[in-house]
Amino acid sequence: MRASQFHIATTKETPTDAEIVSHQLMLRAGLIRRLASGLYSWMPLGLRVVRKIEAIVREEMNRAGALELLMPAIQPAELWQESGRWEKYGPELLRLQDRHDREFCVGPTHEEVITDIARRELRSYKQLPINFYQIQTKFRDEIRPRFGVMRSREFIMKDAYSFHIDGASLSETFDDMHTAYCAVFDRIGLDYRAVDADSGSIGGAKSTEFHVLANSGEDGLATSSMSDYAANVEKAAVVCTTTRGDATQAHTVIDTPKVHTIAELCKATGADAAQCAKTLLVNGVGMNNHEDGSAVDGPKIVALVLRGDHELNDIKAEKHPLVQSPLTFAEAKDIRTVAKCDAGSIGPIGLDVPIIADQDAANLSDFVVGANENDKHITGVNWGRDLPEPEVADLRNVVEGDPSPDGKGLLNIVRGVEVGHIFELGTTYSEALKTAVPDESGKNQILHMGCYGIGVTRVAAAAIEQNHDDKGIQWTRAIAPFEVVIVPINAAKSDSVKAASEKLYQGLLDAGFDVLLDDRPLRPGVMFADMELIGIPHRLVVSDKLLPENKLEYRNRRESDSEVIDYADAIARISG
RNA sequence: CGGGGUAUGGCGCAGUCUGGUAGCGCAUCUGGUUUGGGACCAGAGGGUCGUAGGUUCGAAUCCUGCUGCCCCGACCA
Repeated sequence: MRASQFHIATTKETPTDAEIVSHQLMLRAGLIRRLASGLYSWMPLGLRVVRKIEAIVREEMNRAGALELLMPAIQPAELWQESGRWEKYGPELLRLQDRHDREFCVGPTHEEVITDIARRELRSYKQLPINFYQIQTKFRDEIRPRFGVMRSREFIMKDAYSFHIDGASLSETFDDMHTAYCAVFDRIGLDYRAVDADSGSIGGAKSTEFHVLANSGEDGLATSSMSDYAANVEKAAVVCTTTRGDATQAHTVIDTPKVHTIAELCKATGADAAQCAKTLLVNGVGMNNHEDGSAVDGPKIVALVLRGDHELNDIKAEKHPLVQSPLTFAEAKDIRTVAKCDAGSIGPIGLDVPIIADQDAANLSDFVVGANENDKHITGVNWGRDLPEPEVADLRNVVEGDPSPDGKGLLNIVRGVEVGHIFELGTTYSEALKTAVPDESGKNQILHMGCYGIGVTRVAAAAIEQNHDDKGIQWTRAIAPFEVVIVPINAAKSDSVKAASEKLYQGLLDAGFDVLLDDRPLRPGVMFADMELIGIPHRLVVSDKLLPENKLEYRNRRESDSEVIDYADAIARISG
């Protein structure tokens, strides 16, 4: 490709609304343009990257035996009603009507459609296992789209769905997909981790997430220092190592004016955060939703007690039978009703609601709590003496230094961007959509199902997040929009530079390289800056300085120095 | 959904408090000089100041409604 015939649209200035480096660089390099909140156009340069990622994904899926198909982006409501997700999925599902007022949605995922295909197409166990996939645009009406294409509403996803006669066959394909995903991310050249994950709203049993490690990542990952254990912090179980000490202090009410936070409480009392308990009031199951006008017979509130230095884990809390899912905090008026005070002074003593304590909070003795009276706290509190023994559960996020759940080593916490997720769904959807085939004995068996996703467009952003410097993007060769760029110096004045550049360009094309010839009539500095911003891995500079000796200059995007090479060695140099 | 911020040429911003001819940098176009790290000189084009209404002789500026966008948020208990 000749740069003069391409659309190169770089900017020197960073757009103010771009928060993270990948978003900034994608805009500055002209890879994407914003259309509306969470909606981005892929410009020619950016689309080249997307297509290369797609090609790698496609090759590895095909290699793993999956079959590509393409399903409609728009899906009829009936299927979603059949699976029960029309109600369950919530406002993230973009719903619309056609001219006959029939209800549809824009697919955020395709379990319903593929299961419908499976129940129509699959007639015998002999056709199993089978794994279908597509690479397609999805739409999820995110509450808060951000970070450009990292969390956009419309995005490209590779989604695969496998069908099996039993769970053992599903597990085999699940493992095959795990291997295929590793192959994809290895080929792209990403530093990633496969971690145990919560299967979330999609349902099912086992699931593994693939995360690209990056500080800007929205997920916390817990990894063991001694083993290959790795899990999303949402999922990582807390191994409780604390034991309760004896009560030595008296129950004492103290004045704590203007103290509302644990930090303020520590400052006011000199207590350590680990010696304080915080009491969170959340809405319980049966909390009226007020919208249908039905009578409210008192708020169904649940109190969760955690140690002051620990964070509540929403996912773990939601799993408790008394807690409403999704987790929501009690409203101010309900807090007043239940605790007779405002948030900031709540404590577990005397609350007439179910009290669930995190393991470590339940092991506290002589601890500090809110007094359920504004501007007062209580010190020297002990379970069993000052208040009943609580129900105990694992409610908190693991923290750095917690023991690894597999018993080997301690946990480190790192941040990651989720780029892939594979699930053993089991029979959730095939039961709902009555998908079964006869087995060897002729008896109908509900199919077992797996699903496997890769966020293609997010991979592009994550790759930049992990590969950049102060000059711009540093693509790995596998997904670079161009593998090599030729920069002629002063071609307008020098016929020999021009001729040598053209010859080199043709030679690289013939050798099968994805090559860009920067034939724009620009000063060298501009071309260098543009090509570094765009992130092309290899650069060949043709100039009158070196041409008489049949030499040119080579520079790798990741190196700070150039080297002079023989003109004839150019192709060999960038092949390595 | 709640809170905060913001909206002025393609991009980044000033001007708003204190109402009086809409400005700067980058980018673009023309001509010339330049040509190994985002050049210089001269000239040019481009803005219903988000939108609807109000106050006023006069509104980017003051008032009201609406909308878009960005950030923060269920951790404060």
